[in-house]
Amino acid sequence: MDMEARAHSEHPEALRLWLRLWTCTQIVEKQVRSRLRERFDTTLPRFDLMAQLERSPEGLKMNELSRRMMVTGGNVTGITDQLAAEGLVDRVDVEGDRRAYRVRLTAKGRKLFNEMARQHESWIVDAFAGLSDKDLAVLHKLLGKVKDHSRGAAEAAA
Amino acid sequence: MDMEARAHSEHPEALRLWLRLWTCTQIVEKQVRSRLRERFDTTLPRFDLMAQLERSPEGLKMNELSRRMMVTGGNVTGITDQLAAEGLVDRVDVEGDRRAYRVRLTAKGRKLFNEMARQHESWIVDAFAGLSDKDLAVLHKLLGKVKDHSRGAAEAAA
DNA sequence: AGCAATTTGTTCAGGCTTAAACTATTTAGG
DNA sequence: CCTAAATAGTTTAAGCCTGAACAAATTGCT
Repeated sequence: MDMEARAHSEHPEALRLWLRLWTCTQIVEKQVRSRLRERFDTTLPRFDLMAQLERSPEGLKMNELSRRMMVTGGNVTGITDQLAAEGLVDRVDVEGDRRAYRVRLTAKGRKLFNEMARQHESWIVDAFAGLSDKDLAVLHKLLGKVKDHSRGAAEAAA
Repeated sequence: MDMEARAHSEHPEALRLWLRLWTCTQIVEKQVRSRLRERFDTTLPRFDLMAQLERSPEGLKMNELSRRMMVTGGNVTGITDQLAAEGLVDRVDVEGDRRAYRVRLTAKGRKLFNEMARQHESWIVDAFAGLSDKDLAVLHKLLGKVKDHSRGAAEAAA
C-alpha cells in the first residue's frame, strides 16, 4: 500500500492517474538527485540550469532560464550566483540593454556538465528500461496530450 | 521552445520521455499548489498529509506517513506540528510502545479536508480532460510499468 | 521631450525538504 | 538479566522555491 491508495471518489480514474504520474516522477527524480549528490556533490537545479546553458552556447538571459526551468526569477538568481562563484558560468552584457545579461557555461562548466550528462543519461535509460520502444513512444505521445491540454488551460485561466 | 528541447544524446527516447514526464507533473502540481494557496490558504504537503489520514481513520504512525508521502521523517514532524497547532490533527498514544503515536484527523480537520478534496478532484479531472477514457487507462498502465521497474531497481540498488 | 507602463533582474521573509546527528524506547541474543 | 542493535521520532543546518516588494532601464504614447 502506498500513496496511490488515496483515491476514493466518483471520478477515480483521473485521480488515480495523477497519483501514479506523481509517484513515477518522484521515484525517478529522487534517484537522480541522490546520485547527483553522491557522485558529483551537486544538485538537480544546478544540473538543470547547466543543461539549459549547454544547449545555448551563446548564453541565456535570466528570464529565459526562468521560463525554461519553470521556476521563479529569484530562484534563478540564487542558483546562477552559486555557479558563477564556482566558475562554472559567467555573465556577459547584452548589447543595447543595460538591464539584462546572458549567462553562459565557462569551459570548466561545460567540461563538468558533459561528464555529468553522460551518467545522467544512463540513469534515465535505466529508469525506463522496463518499457519497450513502442511503450516509450505511446507514453510520450499520451503525455504530449496532457501537456498540450494543461498548458492551454493554464494560459486560458491566466 | 521549452525544457524538453534539452535532450540531445544517442539514446534520446528515454531522455525526451523523462523530460516530458517531469514537465507534465510540474504543470499539474503547480496548478494545484497555486489553487490550494489561493482558495484555502494552505500548501500541497499539508493537503497530502491530511489526505493520507483521511483514508486511515484509526490514524497513522509517523514512519507510515513518511513512507507513504515519500518524504523524510523530519519533514513529517514539521508538517504535523503545524496541523496539530491549528487543531486539524491530533496525536494518540500507541498501546505498548511509548516511542510512537498515531496521528489522526480531528473532526475539524476532516471537515476542512472534505471541502478541499472536492475541489481538488475537479482540478485533476480538468487537468486530464484532454484524454479519452481509453487514453487514461493506457497511460495508467504504462506508468504502472515505469513504477514497478523503477521501484524494483531502487530497492535492488539499496 | 516627457512620462506612464512594461520589462529585467534582485532581495527578502517564509515554507518545504533533506541528510546527519541525536534521544528515547524496544527488541534480540547470550 | 544485560547489553548491543534496531526502531520511532525530533532537531538542526543548509539549500530550494515562492510570492511580493523593489530598483533600474527600456518602450510606447502623446
